[in-house]
Amino acid sequence: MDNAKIRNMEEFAAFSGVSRPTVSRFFHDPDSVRRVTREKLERALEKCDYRPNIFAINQNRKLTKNLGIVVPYLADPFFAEIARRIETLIIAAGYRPILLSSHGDTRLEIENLDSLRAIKPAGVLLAPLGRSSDISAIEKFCVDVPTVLFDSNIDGVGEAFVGHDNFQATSVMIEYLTRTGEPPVFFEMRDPPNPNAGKRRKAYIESMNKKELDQQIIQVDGDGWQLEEIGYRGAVKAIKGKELSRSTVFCSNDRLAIGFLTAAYELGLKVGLASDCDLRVAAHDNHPVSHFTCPRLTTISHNFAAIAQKSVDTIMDLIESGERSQERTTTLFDGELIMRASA
Amino acid sequence: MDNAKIRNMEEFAAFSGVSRPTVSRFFHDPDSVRRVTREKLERALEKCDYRPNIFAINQNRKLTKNLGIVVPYLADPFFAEIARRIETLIIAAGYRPILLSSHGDTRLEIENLDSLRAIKPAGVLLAPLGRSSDISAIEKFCVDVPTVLFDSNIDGVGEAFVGHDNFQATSVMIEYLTRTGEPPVFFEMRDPPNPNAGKRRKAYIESMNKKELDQQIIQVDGDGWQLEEIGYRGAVKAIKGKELSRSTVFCSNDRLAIGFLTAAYELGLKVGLASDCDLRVAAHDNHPVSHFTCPRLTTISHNFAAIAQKSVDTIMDLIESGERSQERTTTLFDGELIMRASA
DNA sequence: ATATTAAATTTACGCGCGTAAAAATAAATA
DNA sequence: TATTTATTTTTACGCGCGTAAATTTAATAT
Repeated sequence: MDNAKIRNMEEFAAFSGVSRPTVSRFFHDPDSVRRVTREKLERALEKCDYRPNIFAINQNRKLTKNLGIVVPYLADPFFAEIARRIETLIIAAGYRPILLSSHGDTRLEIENLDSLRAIKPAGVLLAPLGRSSDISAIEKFCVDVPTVLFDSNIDGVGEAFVGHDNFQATSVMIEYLTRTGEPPVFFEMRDPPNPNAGKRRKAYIESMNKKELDQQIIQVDGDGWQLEEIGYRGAVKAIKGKELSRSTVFCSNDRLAIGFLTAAYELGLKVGLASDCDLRVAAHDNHPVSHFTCPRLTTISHNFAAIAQKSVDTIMDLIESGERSQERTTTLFDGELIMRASA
Repeated sequence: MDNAKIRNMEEFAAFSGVSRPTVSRFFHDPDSVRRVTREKLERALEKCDYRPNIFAINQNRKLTKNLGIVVPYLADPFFAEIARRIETLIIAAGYRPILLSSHGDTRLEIENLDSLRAIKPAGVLLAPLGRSSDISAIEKFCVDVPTVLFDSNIDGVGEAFVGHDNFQATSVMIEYLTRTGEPPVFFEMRDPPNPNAGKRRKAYIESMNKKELDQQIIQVDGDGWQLEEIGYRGAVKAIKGKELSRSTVFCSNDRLAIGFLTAAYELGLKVGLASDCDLRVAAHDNHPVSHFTCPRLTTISHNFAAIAQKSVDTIMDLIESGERSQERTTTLFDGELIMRASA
């Protein structure tokens, strides 16, 4: 019954027969009032569905219940997926997620942080653009707001980093590929916009060195986040130019691989591990689409669930302890080899 | 130079040598103060980067500069793409976009609206879940907040609807398919979570009737938003069970088609319009991925740019006129046939 | 029953800004 | 220069809530 129109906490207090300061405490934490009081307020709530004004609350609190999430590019299903998981966990923890995308733009990333700063978030989960980030601006932000980095690390920035172990992932994949066929050529962008790319190249080199295998790295040109298109063009060039010294290709990420597969298909090359195939293709990320490529893409999955959970746990600990962490921690989760038809 | 630490508008007023009410007007609309005053304030701003407190502003204004965007499922690149465009336009218009995803969940959709209501948005752009939406709750919301629906229409709800013309799109595609080969079988979910599906089936039936062609509709089972997987399973069943009465398949959306292509590939069917192909496959949406399937998918593109622009224009008109529209308008944009290798 | 502890009430102030009204000042016009 | 008009300043109040201190009331322990 919405009989009484309650306009503010004062009126709601009167309506429920409880003093306003107590009502205030109740909304802050229902367990901070006696049971009978709580029940009285809950009964009143059912009758008039009053909700305290968010702006007034946040104006007077040093600590809001806002929790920022910033990802480099939301239109990439990989980030959409991780963001979705993080959002869900944040809501479950009783906080309000504010999801922002930097759309691959350095300036927008900083603007996002600025606009987050303006709403006094309790904390922020940031997946930075990586190499193209304005690091000093991010550093400044992290001084003001407890921030946990995920997916892409920037040394020394933020309270903690949670991510994927690119070295382990690379090593597992190379191990698998060399065991089951020719060692891989590495296929990547010369100037990648996405983070982690650098680590993956380094990991490829190290892993191949350790196994004393000949390396080949093909670097394709291209700007921006149209990774499939860039992968496609690079693959066409590499295949037509017979640049591939081996019949196994390890792409720096699934999206490049998707373009690679399209190129192979159109050029009449058969990709897969069967004996009649011309090429094997594998990659990084377990991008949602990689499950349905033709052939399905062998890849290394991030541990999405663990990364999301640990990121949220870490920022929650920071928030609820009220302290900044003494030491910056780095948590890496192992990737999992997803064997499919492409390699 | 961040020499002076300005804590509020009072201090900034003193610092800049302008009275506080004038400063307030300046931040509301820089053109509402005299030029010399504006310049004085701009110079002061460069010296101390003060920004008014958002919460205090919004508490005292009836109309915030917040603009909500709600989409049914952000992890679907289709919605990510349209959301990205809308966000950009909103920022350009000087508003603050608040992007929320309903994650395919009826309850979450309403919670999103509730949490938007709490921040007194100037308006909301809503792409509803569609059939599974809690329509009466959405209706109530639209009474309080100027709302423009996009992508998926709910009759009579909101101030306006902006979307894609599924009938035109269907008709163009069927025209093309019948001209270049066998008329299409329609492939869809029996119980689709995504909006527009119903319209597309109806449009298929009407278009085929008009051309006096035999219809066949294959409805696959499945729940949730894993459309590729559902499409894959349905395709395997349909192909193995020889259910297809024709060699041309028109999928209700690209994601189903992606699964269909995977099934065809794995079952050794060649898809495409070349003479040695077994099957043609086409679909709706021009999903970002459809550009890179094997073969590339022939589809009908939404006019993303126009839909985004018109949606934002419409809500801006509503906001800036301060009035609710007298009549609910519906704007449909034609789809564009994207001919690729699959059909 | 009394003392102790816990919780609620009363009272009062502050947060940072919007905004209205009256007075003062500056700019534009005659 | 006097007058009109456009801006700004002064003053003051309100928004809805957080929160602190002192006091009263209720619950628990002795």
